[in-house]
Amino acid sequence: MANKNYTEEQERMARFAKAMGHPARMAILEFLLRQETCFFGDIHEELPIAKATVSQHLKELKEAGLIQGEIETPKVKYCINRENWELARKMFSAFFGQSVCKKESCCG
Amino acid sequence: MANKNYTEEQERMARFAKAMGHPARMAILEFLLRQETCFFGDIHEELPIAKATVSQHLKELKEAGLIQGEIETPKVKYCINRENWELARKMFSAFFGQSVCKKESCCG
DNA sequence: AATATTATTCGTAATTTTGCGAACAATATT
DNA sequence: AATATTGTTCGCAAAATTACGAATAATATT
Repeated sequence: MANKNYTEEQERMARFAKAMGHPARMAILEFLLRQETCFFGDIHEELPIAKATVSQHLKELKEAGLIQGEIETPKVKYCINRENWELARKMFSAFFGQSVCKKESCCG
Repeated sequence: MANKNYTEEQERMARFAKAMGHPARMAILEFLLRQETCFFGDIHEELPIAKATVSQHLKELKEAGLIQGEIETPKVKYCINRENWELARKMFSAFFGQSVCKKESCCG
């Protein structure tokens, strides 16, 4: 058991990944990427869950930095947070860009 | 509230993302990618948590399909599951490859 | 002023996650 | 046979997640 902590990178990427770690939130992100509309009501309509729950998932995505919301009375409009989206894109891209080592000492 | 369920894709990707949604598990994956060694003990040595907890995280990564383990008595060797790794790579790549819509109706 | 629309917050319940130490299993070594 | 080494599993506790309906807030409309 090392004394060592996790790196900033690991913490950050885990934060993004965790936010993506629920099908409802993946569905929301995909919806916002397609971006036909982005009002709360439209998002809710797409999902098989109660509006209170949708609101909760939106909050988590927002807190993770992947989306943002703004009020357009009486509606609320949600969108991808472009800056953090780009950051996440880069991190995941770099992560999966690593080639898996092929030493014979590895399984398979 | 739609009657509609989540897609297979959404479920699958959320499963991968969830597995990556903890810094300890990100650290494990990075360690296995670097692949200096891949015995349980070496992994445990890198992390600031008890071995029981490491074992638990490894189990989750295994159940999500991202890694695999095999016994090399008296040690246990863990590795990236190449097949699913490739699948995950493709899914995340496709997901982040989508360009974010730029309609003026979107925020920002 | 009363009502309707839209979405968030509150209160609650059930489940899952995270983490640990202790106990256990399985094989090697003495 | 006793001991050491290596990891997993068990039992438990604390915290976080997921989900819902009801209550609330904030503005528009009648």
